[in-house]
Amino acid sequence: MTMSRIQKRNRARIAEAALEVFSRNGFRGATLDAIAGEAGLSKPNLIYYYPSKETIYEELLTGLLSRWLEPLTALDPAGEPEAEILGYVSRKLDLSRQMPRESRLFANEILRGAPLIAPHLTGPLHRLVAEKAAVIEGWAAAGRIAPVDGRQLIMSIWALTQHYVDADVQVRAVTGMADPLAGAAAHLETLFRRTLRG
Amino acid sequence: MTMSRIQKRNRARIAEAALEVFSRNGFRGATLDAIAGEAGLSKPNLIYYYPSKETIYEELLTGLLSRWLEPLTALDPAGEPEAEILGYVSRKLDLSRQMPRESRLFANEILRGAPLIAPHLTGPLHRLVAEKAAVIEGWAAAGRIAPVDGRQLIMSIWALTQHYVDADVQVRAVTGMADPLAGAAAHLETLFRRTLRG
DNA sequence: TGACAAATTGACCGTATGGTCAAAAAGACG
DNA sequence: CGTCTTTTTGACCATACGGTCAATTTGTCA
Repeated sequence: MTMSRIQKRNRARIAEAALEVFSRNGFRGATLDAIAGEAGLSKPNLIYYYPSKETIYEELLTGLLSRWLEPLTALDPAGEPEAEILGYVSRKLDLSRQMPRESRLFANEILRGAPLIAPHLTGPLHRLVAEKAAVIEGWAAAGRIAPVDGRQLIMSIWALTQHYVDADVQVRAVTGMADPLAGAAAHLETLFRRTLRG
Repeated sequence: MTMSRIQKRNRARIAEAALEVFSRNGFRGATLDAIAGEAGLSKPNLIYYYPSKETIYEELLTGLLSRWLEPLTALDPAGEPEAEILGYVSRKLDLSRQMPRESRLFANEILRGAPLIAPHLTGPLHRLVAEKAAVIEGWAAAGRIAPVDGRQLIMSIWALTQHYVDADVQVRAVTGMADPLAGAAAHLETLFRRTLRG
């Protein structure tokens, strides 16, 4: 079941094209023609590699999931609490900044009610968050940071870091800044630092 | 140009149906048939009231805009800074909670790059935010709250309050709570209180 | 009630879209 | 080169969708 040279090349092209098109137009707004065009293939050729539009979308999403959670996974229970959490915020913001298409892709999926990745949310993601939330609350119980609900804190971080990318137009329009992400980093650091110090 | 009894009733039905369908499926995912069905009208009858799908969507969005910004408008320069800002957070969260469809509708529009309300973002919204951000920064300069970027603070409030509604599925799955909004209020209050006290 | 306007609808149209299929072109390999 | 497999494509299909239109029904009001 080893992939041929051509298979490898075309599957990569398709993944890239699908990311582009799906993130820009959402699942329903994306068309096979658009993806095929972006990938430089004909529509039947596209369907030769993936049996359906949904399959392309699904494989794209699930393939990106683990990568998307890396920053949280890296939160180290043995580290210094404030540095760990602020480091997480910073890594998550960088990730969103560097992968805006992926960010939008997930935002879209979740806005739609996560029809495809719901199982993942209640399974692996739930467990990961529970684990890291426990770490954070352990720190809080030990008095190393101010008391805080770990799960809520993690979700705040998601909400804020993604907002700058997903609501890009709004952020830009309201701030009038060309690159609002710059100010964002500083703001989020003070916001969370103060939250952790109580 | 006064509206007949029937006009009034049907336009109201359509607005309600359109809100339901657009917020659940996004602009592209919504169909005239679905809206007509939800409103209890036939498709041609729907089009008798609104010339096109886009018109329905546009009127719906613009009609809701001012209402959506009420909480921020109500932020009082003469009030007590911390109470004003925390009050704003609370009002915004309540608004999202009580009008989840509207929240999703806007989230969707903005995720898509705000093709329709972009002018409003750079116009009235920009001005409103500038005004209120100045108020906040005035308070900060006077030492009544900790130093903070007003615009960034306002955007944080948007990002967080909307997240609980827009990413509802995710929040539910991750927390495992049936009504995550309850915990949200408490969390946001401590988060912003600490931010304002530095 | 009659006459005019407002409201409603079934049938229809053009286009877009997800997907199929048989046949042709390009690669792999002895 | 010749044979077999993989890849590619033009033509095609069924369905969904936004929207039109002529004709009918319903409401208004003198």
